Amino acid sequence: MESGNFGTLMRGAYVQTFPPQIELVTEGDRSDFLHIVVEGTVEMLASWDNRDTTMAIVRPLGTFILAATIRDAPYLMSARTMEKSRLVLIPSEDVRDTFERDSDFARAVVAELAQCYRASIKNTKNLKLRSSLERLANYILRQQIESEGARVFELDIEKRRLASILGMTAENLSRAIKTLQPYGVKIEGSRVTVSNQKSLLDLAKPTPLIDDPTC
Amino acid sequence: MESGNFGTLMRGAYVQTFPPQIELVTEGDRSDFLHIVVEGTVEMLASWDNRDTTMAIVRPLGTFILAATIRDAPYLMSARTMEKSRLVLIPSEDVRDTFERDSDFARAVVAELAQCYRASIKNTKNLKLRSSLERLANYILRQQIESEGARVFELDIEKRRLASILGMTAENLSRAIKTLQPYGVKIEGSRVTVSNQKSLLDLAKPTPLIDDPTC
DNA sequence: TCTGCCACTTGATAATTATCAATCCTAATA
DNA sequence: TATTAGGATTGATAATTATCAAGTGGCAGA
Repeated sequence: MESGNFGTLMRGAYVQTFPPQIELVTEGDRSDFLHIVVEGTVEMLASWDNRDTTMAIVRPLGTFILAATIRDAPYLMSARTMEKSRLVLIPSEDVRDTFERDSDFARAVVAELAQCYRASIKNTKNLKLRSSLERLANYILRQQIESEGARVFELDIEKRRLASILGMTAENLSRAIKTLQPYGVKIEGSRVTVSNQKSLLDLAKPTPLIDDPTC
Repeated sequence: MESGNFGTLMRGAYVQTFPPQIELVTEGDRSDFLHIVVEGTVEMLASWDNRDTTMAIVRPLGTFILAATIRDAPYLMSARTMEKSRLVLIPSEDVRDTFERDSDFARAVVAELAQCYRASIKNTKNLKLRSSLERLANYILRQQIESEGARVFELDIEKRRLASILGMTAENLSRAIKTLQPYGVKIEGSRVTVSNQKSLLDLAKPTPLIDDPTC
C-alpha cells in the first residue's frame, strides 16, 4: 500500500502486549478494532448454549475479525490469548477509510478475505465429509508438511484444543490416536512419529481442495 | 458502480439458460467465470472419497465462486442446476480488471465476500455446536421468518437435500421431524405447520450470531 | 387409467461419538 | 523432595447418527 496511508493507519494504531488467557474480544461485541497478531498465539472460540468450540488458532502474522471490521458487524467469535502475546490494534473506522482511499490496500484486504472464506469452506467440507479419525489423520499430515516433511515433529497445541478444533472430545482424540497406531503413527506427549507415510496417506486421502491452505 | 465499467463487464458477459440437473462448474476446475443466478435454483456440492454433501442453495440474485474468481484459484465446490435456470457468466479476468478500476465495485465485492465468509463461519458454528435435531429446529424457524412468520409455510427444497444441508441422512431427517411433533411442528409433504412457536424456540435457542443471515 | 420411478418413511442394527468416573502422568511450586 | 493441579488416558456406558433393507405413496409419462 501507499506509505502515506500506511502511516495514517499506524498513527491510529495501538501495539499492546497481553498476558496469557486474556479475552481480547467477545462474541457478539461490536468490532472496534482490526487485530493483528505480531507475537504469541490467539485462540478463536465460539459458544452456544453452554457449549463451546475452538474455531481456529491465529499465529503471527495473522489477523482476525477482518470481515466484522469491513461490515461493521458484531464479532462471530471470541478471541483469547493462549500465551503472552503482542498485538497491533487498528481502529475499524481507519481500516474502512483506508480501504476507500488506497486500492492496493483494498486489493490486499480482498485477497485476505477471499482466502479466509475459502479456508472456512474447506473446514466445512472437512467436517461434513470426514469422520473424526479421518480428520485427525489429515491434521497430522498437514502438520508434517509444515514441519518440512520430518518423520518426527511436535504438535504445537494441547490435545484438548486439538480435539475441539477437529470437532471431537478429548477422550475420543485419545482413542483416535491409538487407532492410528496400525497406520504407523505414534504420539508420545506432543511428539509425533510417522513411520508409515504411505499407509497414513491411504487412510487420510488428503486433497488440495480441503487440505491445502494456500490453494 | 460506474456505468461505463458496468457496460464493459456486460459486454464480455454471457446470459444463458440451462436445463435442470446440469453441472455448471466442477470442483477442482479453474475458475473462468463469475456466475450470477438470475432465475432458477443452483445447488452447491462438495465431495470427497465417494461421499458428497450439499453446501448451499443459490437463488436469484445470488453469485457463486466469487472468492475463486478473485484469487484465480480452483473451485472448491461443484454447482448444479436444480431446475431450469438462467445465469449470467462474467469472465473472471474482467471481474478482476474491473475490481482494480472501479472502487465502488471493489467495495461491493468486499461486502459480498465478507458476508459469504461470515455465513460460512455461522454454518461451522451450527455444525459444531448443535445436534442435528437442533439444526433442524433452527432451520424451520429461519424458514418461517422468511415466510413472514406464517404459522403454515412450504419447504422450498426436497427433504433429501435438506438432510444433506443440515449434515444428516435422509432417514434421520425423517425421524427428527417426528421428534419435533411434541414441540408443535408438523410436516406433511412440504407443508410445515408450527403450532407451538414458544416450545420450538425453547428447543432451538436461535441466536443472531448463528441464525441471522444479515448480521 | 395404469405403470414405474423415486423420494420418503420405517424398522432393525451397527458404527460413531459423547458422557461420566476413575486414574495416570507431568510439570510447576512449595 | 513432596505436593498438587490440570491435562491426558482408560473403561464402561449412553446417546447420537449412519447403514441397510423393506415398504409406502405420490406423481409423471405411457
